[in-house]
Amino acid sequence: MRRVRQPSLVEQVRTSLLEDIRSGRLAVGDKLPNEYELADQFAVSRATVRESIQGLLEAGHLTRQRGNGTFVAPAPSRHALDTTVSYTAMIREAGHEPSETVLRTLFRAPTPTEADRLGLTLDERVVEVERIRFGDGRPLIYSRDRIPETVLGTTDTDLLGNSLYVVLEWAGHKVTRATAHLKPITANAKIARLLQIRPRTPLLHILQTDHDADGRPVMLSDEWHVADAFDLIVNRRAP
Amino acid sequence: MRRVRQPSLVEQVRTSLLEDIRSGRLAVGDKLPNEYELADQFAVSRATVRESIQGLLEAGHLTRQRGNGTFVAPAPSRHALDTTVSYTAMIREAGHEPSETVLRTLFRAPTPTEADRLGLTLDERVVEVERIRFGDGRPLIYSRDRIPETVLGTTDTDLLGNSLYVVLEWAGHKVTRATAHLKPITANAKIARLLQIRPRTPLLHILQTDHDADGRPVMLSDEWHVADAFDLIVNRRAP
DNA sequence: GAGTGGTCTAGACCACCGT
DNA sequence: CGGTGGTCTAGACCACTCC
Repeated sequence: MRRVRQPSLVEQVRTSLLEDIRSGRLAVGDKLPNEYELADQFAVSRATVRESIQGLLEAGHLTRQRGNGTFVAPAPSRHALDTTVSYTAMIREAGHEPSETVLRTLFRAPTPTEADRLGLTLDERVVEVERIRFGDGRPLIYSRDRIPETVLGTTDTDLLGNSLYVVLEWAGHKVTRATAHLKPITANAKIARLLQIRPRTPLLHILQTDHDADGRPVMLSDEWHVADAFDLIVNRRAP
Repeated sequence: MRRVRQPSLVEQVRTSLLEDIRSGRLAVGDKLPNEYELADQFAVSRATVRESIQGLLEAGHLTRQRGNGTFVAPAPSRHALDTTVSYTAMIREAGHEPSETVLRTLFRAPTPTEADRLGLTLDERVVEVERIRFGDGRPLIYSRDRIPETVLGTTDTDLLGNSLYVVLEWAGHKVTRATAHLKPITANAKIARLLQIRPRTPLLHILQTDHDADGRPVMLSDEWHVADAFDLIVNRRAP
């Protein structure tokens, strides 16, 4: 006797609560109805309500106090390093118009380091894409991304004009997890020229490995970020 | 007919699975028994097994493929910026012996910026703690932490020799969430002297706000990190 | 089609919080 | 104490993936 529906009940309840928060019907600090009441209101089981709330807790929208209630928390930072993989979204969020230029794409054998990090043998090949991302026309990020040819499943370099995350998803290797190593450096002559900044300007270097749902490493990225363009934010949570 | 027990069934199952992974009884890529079998083996309901697995998925230890199975994933980085709040643990993980020195503690009125970020009025007071953290005796992090006096609930500065997170937990404001703003900079004369490095050395500046379980901001930290001492890692996950 | 994880229910009892 | 979230069960059916 169930109707056809796209989003799950859990998702519907979550969306509804989130709308109440965003719209201000539920203000920061407000106490939510208890779980039994919410279950009644949404005409679902308490387990469904709990799962909906679980997601909002993880995202930081709500807080629970055992024996007391569930409360609306101050909104956490969206577009943070830990939860977003798209720099385009981050640049836009910072109020700039994102754009990008592909400097170069080439197929080549991996270096030993790359082979190790990507789990390849030295006779396999990788695609390397060199790009610069801009905000309002100003260079913000210079990056070199490497994807194993076997992961990509094509040698059509035209594809690479798209977001590499979209390309990887097409190829059946949607990125779900990444590990980034952060290091502050100063610009050398080459990077300074590419990013149109003075040499010795502080930059953030990010070396990142992206993994698909199977845990397989599918992309390796070196990125150089201009410091003052937008905030890099990390949401941290206690273990 | 339930026995007395400390950890929940969910926790017991999770720990057991984690041990199998860490010990190698379950190797990377191995497929786990399906959820019904696991429920049988542990003599719990499938819902309990699913909740156990959920935690291991979030931590990155396992992967699920709908219609296929649950698999052991390569271990994620522990002691990363997003999941750890303790620099002491990070320094030790990097193979160095952590230590620290408190340079100064003082009570004072907050600046307007601090009052805003900490949700205070200008006539309340904050404790400021200035510290240097070392690895193997080498200065690695210089930090200035500010905690509202009302949060601390004491003016006993002797306490502040302990980890501030422990102090905050004692005070009933255990830190569960934090937002960090990362920015690469170069050392000015003062910071260079404190960290015993050359001026203009690249540093990572972190401006962080810590929140307790209620979402209340309980500490504000400015930190200057020496770049080459240990890797700052961020685990990123798709939204 | 067989096997897997994904969703959902209805109900029970426990453990903690504030009054 | 009453109210809240925390844990757990047993069972049902759905949706996807692989062979």
